[in-house]
Amino acid sequence: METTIKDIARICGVAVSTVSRAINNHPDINEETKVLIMQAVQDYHYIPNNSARNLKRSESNTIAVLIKGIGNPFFSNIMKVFEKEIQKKKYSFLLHRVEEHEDEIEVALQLEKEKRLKGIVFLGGYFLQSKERLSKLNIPYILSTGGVSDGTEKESLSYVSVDDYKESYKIVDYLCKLGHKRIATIAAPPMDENIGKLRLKGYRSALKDNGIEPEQDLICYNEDETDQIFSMEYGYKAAKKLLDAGVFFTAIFAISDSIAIGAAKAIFDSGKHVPEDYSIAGFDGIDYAKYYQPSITTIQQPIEDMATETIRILFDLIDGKKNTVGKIFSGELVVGQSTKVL
Amino acid sequence: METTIKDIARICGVAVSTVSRAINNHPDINEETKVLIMQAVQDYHYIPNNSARNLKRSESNTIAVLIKGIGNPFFSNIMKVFEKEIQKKKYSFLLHRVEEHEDEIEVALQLEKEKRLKGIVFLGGYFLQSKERLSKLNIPYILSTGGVSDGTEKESLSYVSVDDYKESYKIVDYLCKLGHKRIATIAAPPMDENIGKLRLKGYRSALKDNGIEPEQDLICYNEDETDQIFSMEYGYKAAKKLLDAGVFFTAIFAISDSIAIGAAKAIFDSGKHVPEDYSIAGFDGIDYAKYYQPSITTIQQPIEDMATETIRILFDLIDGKKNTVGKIFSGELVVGQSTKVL
DNA sequence: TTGTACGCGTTATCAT
DNA sequence: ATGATAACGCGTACAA
Repeated sequence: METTIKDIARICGVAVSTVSRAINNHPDINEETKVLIMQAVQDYHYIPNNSARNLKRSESNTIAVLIKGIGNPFFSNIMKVFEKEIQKKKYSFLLHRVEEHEDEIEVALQLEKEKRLKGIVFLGGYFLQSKERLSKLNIPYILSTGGVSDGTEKESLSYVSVDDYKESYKIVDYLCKLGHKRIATIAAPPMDENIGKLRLKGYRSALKDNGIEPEQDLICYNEDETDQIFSMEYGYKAAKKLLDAGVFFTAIFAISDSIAIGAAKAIFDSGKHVPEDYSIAGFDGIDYAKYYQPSITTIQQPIEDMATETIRILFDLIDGKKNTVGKIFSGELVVGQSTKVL
Repeated sequence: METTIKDIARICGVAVSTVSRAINNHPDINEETKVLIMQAVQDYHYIPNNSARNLKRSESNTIAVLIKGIGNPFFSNIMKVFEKEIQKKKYSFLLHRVEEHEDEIEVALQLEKEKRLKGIVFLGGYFLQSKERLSKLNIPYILSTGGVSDGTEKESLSYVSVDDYKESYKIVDYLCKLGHKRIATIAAPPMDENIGKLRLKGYRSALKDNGIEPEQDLICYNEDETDQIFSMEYGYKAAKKLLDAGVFFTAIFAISDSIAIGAAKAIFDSGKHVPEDYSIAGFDGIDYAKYYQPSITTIQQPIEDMATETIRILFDLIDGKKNTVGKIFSGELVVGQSTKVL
């Protein structure tokens, strides 16, 4: 069987409590017995059972980050910052991915009990009518870069995000100012109620404010359900469809950089060029957009600042310094090589 | 406090064991009392404490995947397959990321105890002289896509991988056959003992077999330790250095696609073109390479097959059907637009 | 079908 | 400084 604390105690001829003191760096223990015990721990490969610890402990100083859609490159840099900031506070950091079909709040409730969490960060989930359910959580939590919808209920909720509506307005407006009049968009499927919807709304408003009436023909999405949204494949197929449809347009606003890259490739594959034949703009500011050829004009989210602020707010909540806070960051319009004056 | 099984028992006027039977779908329980109990579970938001469960349970039917360097796009598709295959077996799937400075074997030992794991998949770690330490694990494990070094000790180890040496030989040989004689490589820093080393070795051999003597000037790496290897930034800086050095070359073999993309961008930024001025080849076959403009010639690893096989072998081990098995897959040379005949 | 009681491995409290 | 023991929440063998 597994080596337990009892085994070590027996081996060393001491009580379990003494062993416990040794491995947990308690002050009141003889240095010699401690050395003796630690030696046995080494020799017999003793590893404390975390379940038993968590069961006994009332708290644990760990923060969990729940993430839906891991592998999204937009998230990977954020996590590095989380890790760093959480370590700074001498807390430990637990990353937990939520499967597509799972309910993140249920998962959070589970983890809260199991791990005696101090706080939770929800990364990139979809939170609609879930405020009530969130309130079942007994520990502080914050929604990070999730796209809080502009409904009524963002009071009493902590979040860090950009204003997806405003930022997408900003970049589409930029396209208009470049002289584009026929601007297509690659959007999320109509059922999307999250950032996809907000970004589409920004697109519409920007067009209208520039005297252009949005056209259904130019609002494009991929209906193949097997393709993940926010993927290059999604963008490729949607753009292909758009090109094949024969509608006239001179620019595309893709609601994410990955989609934009996929769309750009579709254009190149059709023998056309970016930005000579079509301008392309994206959203998010991931590295791949910067390194693409041509680099993609996009809205760069200040992810480092957002991540830092996420943790700051969460710890304020934990320390009881504040009530819920929502913070909206400004994105930066980064002009790349994928857009040109018409 | 938290609602526990005792609370539910008291509320329903039954014993804890009855509640336990209800929530665990045991056969011998009255349907009515079960309904009653489940109702109380709902009403009082009872959630079983997983730590207590794991402590009590002797086994749990979960497989853990340990991954070092999450956010590597090469891994994200693999995990989808893992998830699917593991679910097929009615097991649950635990993803655990290992921090850069952590020791994955230590983490594995921890998890084995805490979660009563049935098996472990190590994804993309570095396993050198660690065979001995791995043997401390009491449950089956397998190394997936990790680059098993060609040393002596791969017996008694299960792994799934491509032959990094052979595949990199293959693609460099292809460059030679295209007529390139001055082929640079962007490699891992010299201390790397894993796939970086193997791929560099393949590069050297291919050159020699084509009558070209490898030159130190053409073996390039980025010494900036803050940059993550296998990143675009790493490739960009290394290529920049190469270009600035003024050495003559006509092709670059980058040891990963991300590095290749970074290198390509450096070339474009210097006013040159790919493949007109320089051919570029990568390794791995990630989506971003396919969608890049020009698409990157690369070695495509059959990640779906590899992932499926990883799980298959692991379950064979768990079921005691087999001893350790190592399986080497063939990569496919995918010719993209980034290479041309000289 | 249901209840009682023990034990899982650990930490903390209280004696010693 | 160290030992004995209760408790954490749960599952289960055994008894009823």
